Amino acid sequence: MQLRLHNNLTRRTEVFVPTDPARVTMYVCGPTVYNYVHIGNARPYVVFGLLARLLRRRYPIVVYARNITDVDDKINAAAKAAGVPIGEITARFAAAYREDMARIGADLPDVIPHATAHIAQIIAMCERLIASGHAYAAADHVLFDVASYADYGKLSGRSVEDMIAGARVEVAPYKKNPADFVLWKPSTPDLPGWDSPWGRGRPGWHIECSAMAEAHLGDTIDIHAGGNDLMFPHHENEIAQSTCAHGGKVFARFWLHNGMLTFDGRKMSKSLGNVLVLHELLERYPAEVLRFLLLKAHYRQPLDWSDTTLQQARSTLDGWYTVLRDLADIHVTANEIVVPEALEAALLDDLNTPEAFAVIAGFATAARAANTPAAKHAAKAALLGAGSLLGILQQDAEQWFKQGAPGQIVDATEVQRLVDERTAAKQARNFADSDRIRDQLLALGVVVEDTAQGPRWKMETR
RNA sequence: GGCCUGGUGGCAGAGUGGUCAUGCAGCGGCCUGCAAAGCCGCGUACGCCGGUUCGAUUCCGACCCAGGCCUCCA
Repeated sequence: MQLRLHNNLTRRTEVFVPTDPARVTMYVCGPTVYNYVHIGNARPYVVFGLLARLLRRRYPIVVYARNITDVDDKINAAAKAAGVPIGEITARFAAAYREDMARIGADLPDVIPHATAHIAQIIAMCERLIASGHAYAAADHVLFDVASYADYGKLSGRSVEDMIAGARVEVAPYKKNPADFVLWKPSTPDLPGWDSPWGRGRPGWHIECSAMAEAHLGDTIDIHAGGNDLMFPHHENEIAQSTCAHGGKVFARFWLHNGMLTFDGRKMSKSLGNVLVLHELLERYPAEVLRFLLLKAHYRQPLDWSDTTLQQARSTLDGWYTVLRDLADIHVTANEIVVPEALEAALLDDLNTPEAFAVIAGFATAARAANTPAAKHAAKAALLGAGSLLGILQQDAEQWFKQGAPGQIVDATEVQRLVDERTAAKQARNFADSDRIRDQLLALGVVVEDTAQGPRWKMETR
């Protein structure tokens, strides 16, 4: 089976073949740590983390880098607003980010470069670009000379003329060309800054990623990914900087972009103010539901977030966990859990997660139909194996159903006492009492089910 | 205005030139003391208009609509 990926450089789905099968490299643009990330921000890290998982299954060494941007004007503004040092803001939100990513199951990168730890490399790259005629210093700034790179705009499919024509920002007077962008800019004494050949200053956003990718992955990387809102100008600028700094060598061979997460039909973004902060969502919903919902749509499509889709995601997972709970007495050992081929095949096809979930649904159906120990065992192993690759269905099924809706706190001992009481009433054919107790439980959000193995309960989630 | 995506059944969401996505919800039945869970069954989906074709939701063109980017943004 081959891995096929949609490469936005060619706008086609291509078979992925790494430059060096012994060392596959991937770079994903990470967050600027000035605030909590929202659920939309998490999408690329979940999706491309899954890609890293797939790659690691196929290649002995995969170097996945995901940066932390810890020098940025928004950070400066946030620190000023909070009246705390910049380092405190970046440390706090970098930690929150790590925690959120861990909880939603976004795979850990192999390298987490911080921009502030790569200032020397950034300065060196600026110097090389100036020396090769691709950048120039002007008014304490260093700017990239867009006219020096003929392929500028190729990724996003726009021409320099279009950009100038459509420019909505005021053009700084020291720019040779309105499309030229900043590599280095001066800092006032109250702002973070580093000494450089152009005076004390700080890097522009785009050059950070180029320098970090170069430092950890080399001149040419196999896969570069990020949100499609970064395609222009950020990724375009990275390509220009890195290609020109490396004597024309290809910067990234595959460019992958995830679609935006929308909320009320509009892109979820901090500037629009329609954000759902992941840190808060994680307090209200199982992380697995959030993760599942992020993977429910194909990564390149827009994904609309709503209470309805959230509830549907929960119901779907409930259904699969019900199957697993019904198979609780079937014991599957760790090494019997293997990723089914059909599941992997779906993901190898440009990360077709909806197809992967259809495969899982098929396993669930097979599991419900299984009526021999061997069939049940195989079905459970398939479900757990499929879930292991996608990062779902790994919890204890019984525990899954004991998690309540937001704010619900139940005393399991008390619930069990009521359930037993109901069972006794039922056995005495005292249905008035048993129904009354059932309603009482329902009021607590508890649903009782009578099974061949006796009664069991779960938290109602809708 | 320019550059991109995309419009699939009540909702979510894959995919395909000619049998089936899948999930959630709904309806009917079985089971149940009644339910729940489970099982069986049901619903003439592919924006609009042309074209190509024996045949198009799938290919081509125009149109309409939505979203993204062009400014920080995953």
